[in-house]
Amino acid sequence: MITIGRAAKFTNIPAKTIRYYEEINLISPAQRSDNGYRYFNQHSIDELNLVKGARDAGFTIEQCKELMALFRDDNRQSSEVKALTDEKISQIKQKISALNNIVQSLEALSDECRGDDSSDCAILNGLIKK
Amino acid sequence: MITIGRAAKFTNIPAKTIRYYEEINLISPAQRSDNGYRYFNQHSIDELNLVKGARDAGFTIEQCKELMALFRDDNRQSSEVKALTDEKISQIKQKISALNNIVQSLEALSDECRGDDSSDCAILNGLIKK
DNA sequence: CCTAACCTTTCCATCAACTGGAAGGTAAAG
DNA sequence: CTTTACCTTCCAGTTGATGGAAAGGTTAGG
Repeated sequence: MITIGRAAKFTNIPAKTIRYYEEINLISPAQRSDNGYRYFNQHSIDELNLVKGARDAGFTIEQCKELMALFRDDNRQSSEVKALTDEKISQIKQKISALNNIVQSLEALSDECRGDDSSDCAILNGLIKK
Repeated sequence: MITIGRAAKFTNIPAKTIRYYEEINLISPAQRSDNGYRYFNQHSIDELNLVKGARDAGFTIEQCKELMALFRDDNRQSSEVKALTDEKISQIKQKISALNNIVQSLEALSDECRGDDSSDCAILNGLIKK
């Protein structure tokens, strides 16, 4: 019998988070045994692993919901999953390039700053004028 | 007289956010006129611009607080500001490389997925096993 | 059978960093 | 004088969890 604690160990998702995922309808509601405890079967574990994989890959909860809907849909087309994934890839790439821009300007500022014991600082001045 | 609306326009920070920044003691509390309205002087505007520049550069609010403390400290040393900035730069670089890893694995999965009308999908399978 | 240790349940509060809206006061324009 | 555009405070919601309290279930040892 896979209780929530065991499921947590199997999937590396904290029990709290599993309950939370159930609450927001990201995963299918777990079955319950007589004492009210949740129990999980292989399909539940697959769902959890999928969510974990997707979250680790930067999918938002909303995007995970779309993914789960496809996962549960026997009539899905792999092209739909691929479209979702490719969208995610381009989102991440966009973020990376934004971060690269930030690094560039911070490095430029840092290079200008003498970094000594005087209070005059090119970084502070540069950030204010941005 | 620079009211909050004008300050918002000057700095590109929404009025709501300016109030919020004041509430959490990120910026110095604005002076008030008789009617209770906040008003802002050049120093307030500098503070706001600094926060804006730092936030845009990816500093967290906590990091902005450190920066503001230095900004207000006449005895600061530019080396302190530079240290903060360099730390931020390396944080962002770390994030970029994490994102690059994610993109790599997503692209690998996407390449494996045929993306046709069949339900069988390498992405779904791959994410579950992660 | 009792107790301790360890599980499970629900509910409520908190974090970052805002953002939106309600209810009400003020100011400027026509 | 009225409308519009500000301003104020306060309360709620967002995202994605996480922490803790209070209560109850289960399991192992004595």
